[in-house]
Amino acid sequence: MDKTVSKITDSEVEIMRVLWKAGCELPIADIRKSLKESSEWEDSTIKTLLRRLCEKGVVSAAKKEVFYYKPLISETEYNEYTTQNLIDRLYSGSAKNLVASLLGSKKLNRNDIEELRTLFKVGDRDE
Amino acid sequence: MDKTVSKITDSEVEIMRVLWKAGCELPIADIRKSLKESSEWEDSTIKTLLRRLCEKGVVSAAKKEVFYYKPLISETEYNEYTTQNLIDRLYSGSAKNLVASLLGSKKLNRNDIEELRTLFKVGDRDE
DNA sequence: ATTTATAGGTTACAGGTGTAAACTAAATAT
DNA sequence: ATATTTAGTTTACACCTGTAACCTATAAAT
Repeated sequence: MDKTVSKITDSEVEIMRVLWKAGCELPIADIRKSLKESSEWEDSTIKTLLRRLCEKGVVSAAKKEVFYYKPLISETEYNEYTTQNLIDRLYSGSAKNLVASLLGSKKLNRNDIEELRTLFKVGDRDE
Repeated sequence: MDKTVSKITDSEVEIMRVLWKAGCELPIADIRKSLKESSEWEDSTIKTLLRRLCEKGVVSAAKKEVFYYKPLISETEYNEYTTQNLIDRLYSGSAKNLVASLLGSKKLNRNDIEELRTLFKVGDRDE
């Protein structure tokens, strides 16, 4: 996964979410239907976004009767890559700094901390 | 602090960093000098970026002999806002989810976890 | 006094982004 | 067979971003 990922724009991510949620390749009709509920985009807009995603190499289009679109990166990969990018830019590359900042700004409440403590134990074990 | 903050671009953040580091308002000459070490920007580029930051309302310019530029948001505010934005977009608004993901992707090593455990205790106490 | 450097203002321009219309071809409905 | 819908392709266009030139006025240097 290369830097292309960080260049997926907000609008394009909307399309990716549809594909990620589906978990399988989709024809454009299904993508349109899925988006109808959450957006007001014209068909041509959706097509433009799909085209750009293909150009960026993060979606593939396979011609059957019609094209079927499939994400080439997973949502998790995208999230992790984007997060690392933030960590590099704002927290000197240290995930620990980020977590410390979350604590400092009270973004984690007592409950969160309890649950994370448990996770920390697991993490400790299998490293 | 409004959404303007999330629209500070990469180049603009470079300028903000100079102002944040200085901790006081600076005339353009000092900004230029500070940037000379880390960038190849022409003077006019720096001026354009300062102008855009002023237009976005995140930097003020006060005319004395020459203009003095001052950030209207702090680096911490910026970092926290940007981080919250990421959390909202990628982690359903849950900072805990983000931390859990960092653990899952091994971005935190045993040492980090030890240090965070200590912080967690402090956080617990003063909440 | 004249050259040189700098500040401030205006303008530029290519590439990216959000959003979409227009056109063509094929499929479906009547 | 004709009208309507949809898929795919091409083109558009305004705004944003990165980067900078140009112009004018003033200040500093010689």
